[in-house]
Amino acid sequence: MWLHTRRLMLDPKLVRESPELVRAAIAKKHLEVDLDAVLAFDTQWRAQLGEVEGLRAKQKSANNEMAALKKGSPEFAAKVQEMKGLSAQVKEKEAQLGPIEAQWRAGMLTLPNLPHASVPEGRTPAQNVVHATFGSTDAVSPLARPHWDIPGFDRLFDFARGAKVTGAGFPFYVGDGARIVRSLIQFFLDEAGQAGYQEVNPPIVVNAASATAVGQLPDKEGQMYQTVEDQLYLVPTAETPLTNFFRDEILEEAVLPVYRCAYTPCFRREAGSYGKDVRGLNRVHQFDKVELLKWVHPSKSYDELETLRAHAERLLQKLELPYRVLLMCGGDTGFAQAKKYDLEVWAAGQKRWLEVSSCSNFEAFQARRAQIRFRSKETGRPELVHTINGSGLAVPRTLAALLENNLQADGRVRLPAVLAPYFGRETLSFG
RNA sequence: GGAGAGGUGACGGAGUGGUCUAACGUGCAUGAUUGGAAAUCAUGUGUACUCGCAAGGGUACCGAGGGUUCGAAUCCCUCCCUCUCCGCCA
Repeated sequence: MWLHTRRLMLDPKLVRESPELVRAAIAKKHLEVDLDAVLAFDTQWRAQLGEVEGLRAKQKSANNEMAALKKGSPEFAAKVQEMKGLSAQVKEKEAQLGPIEAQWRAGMLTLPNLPHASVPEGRTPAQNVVHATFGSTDAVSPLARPHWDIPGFDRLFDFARGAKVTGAGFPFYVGDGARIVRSLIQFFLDEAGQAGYQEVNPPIVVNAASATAVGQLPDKEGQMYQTVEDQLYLVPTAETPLTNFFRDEILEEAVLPVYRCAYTPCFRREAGSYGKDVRGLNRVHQFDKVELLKWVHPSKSYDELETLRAHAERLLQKLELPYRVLLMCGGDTGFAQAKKYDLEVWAAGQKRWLEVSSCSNFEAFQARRAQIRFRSKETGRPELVHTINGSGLAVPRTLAALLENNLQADGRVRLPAVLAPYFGRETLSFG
């Protein structure tokens, strides 16, 4: 039901009046979309809609005339007969309108968000632009090794028993393993709080309407775990419940910008993943993450994206981890995003970068689908907000980098000073 | 999970088949009155789509979806949510 309602992602007027902009966006994102078909459906739909509404107007005015007639009179009976024909006509036209509208909407949903002018051209991840790099990746310690090869790793991060109890990719975190996870979560939340993000503890299962509003349904249904009886979805990120907080609401302009953060476990089926990407803590089906989210005035959203990214970066700086900032090229900018930065942390043992945060401006794309608006002071009319979100941060990969970059000769891991108040000790031990 | 009562506009609340373009009240906005304010009076007060250069017009929306009917806020069915009581349970 909800899936068939009027929720679109691009402004129909924009598509109609400036199809060249949409065409350019499709090209920049290197997508294959039949825009002309969508435009044709649009024209057809509006013509049909005009007919239906004209007939209904007739029906309505005739109905008002009937109200003045005597119930049992011959005039009344005649009118009823006359109206039957009109009624049948309306039903017929409406029946035709339905499928046309459905096709138009389905087509509209294939149109991606327009990438921002500052998004670089490019098709593949190799064409992403390294926006900035922090810390050194040169000093390769002879001790450095992938975290799963650190002696004692399995005691703190028990994948085997997790597989027995649940399945692959659901590790037990034991002892210092559990403690460091908890420390990181709390560190992230405290930092976000100080940066002005109000903490929220949301539901971690959501209904279909919420999953649809942020675009996870219908496209990514296979990526989410579902409950059997209740048709609910385990959240793949706190973004899902958090963005839906204001769904179908009109906010006062004065409350913008709203900054919120939330810790949740995140559940991802990660269908189709394989190889060393999925070793150890690199990719698991359940992981912990703190998400940062902003609802902002459209005129401010690009500044707000930069400050959100800065908040996320600050965490890596405080953890003393080398990282880089990628500005995603057109081809690697997601369907729904207008601009996206990835933060990647250096994993010295694997000698590779791991994505720990993705900071995106969705402009009005999500807000349109979720109907999150504010009442403009200027016009008095409701306008769509812009939404921005990013991780701050994902725990397992941050943890992997900590383990690989800070492994000492004694087999322990030195922890950055900022974690001391949380962890209680300066080193993490596998013994 | 069981039984009962409900879901109407920013809010309260009427409306049980046709003039509902939803009474009335509160709130809000503008204007009048006032030295200023309160009170009072007047006017206005949603969302979405669509047609139109515009002025303006049309259609839909009374929790959601479907049905009956010439016509549905009103009748029927299904679902969701809230409240009360009972049961069960961290």
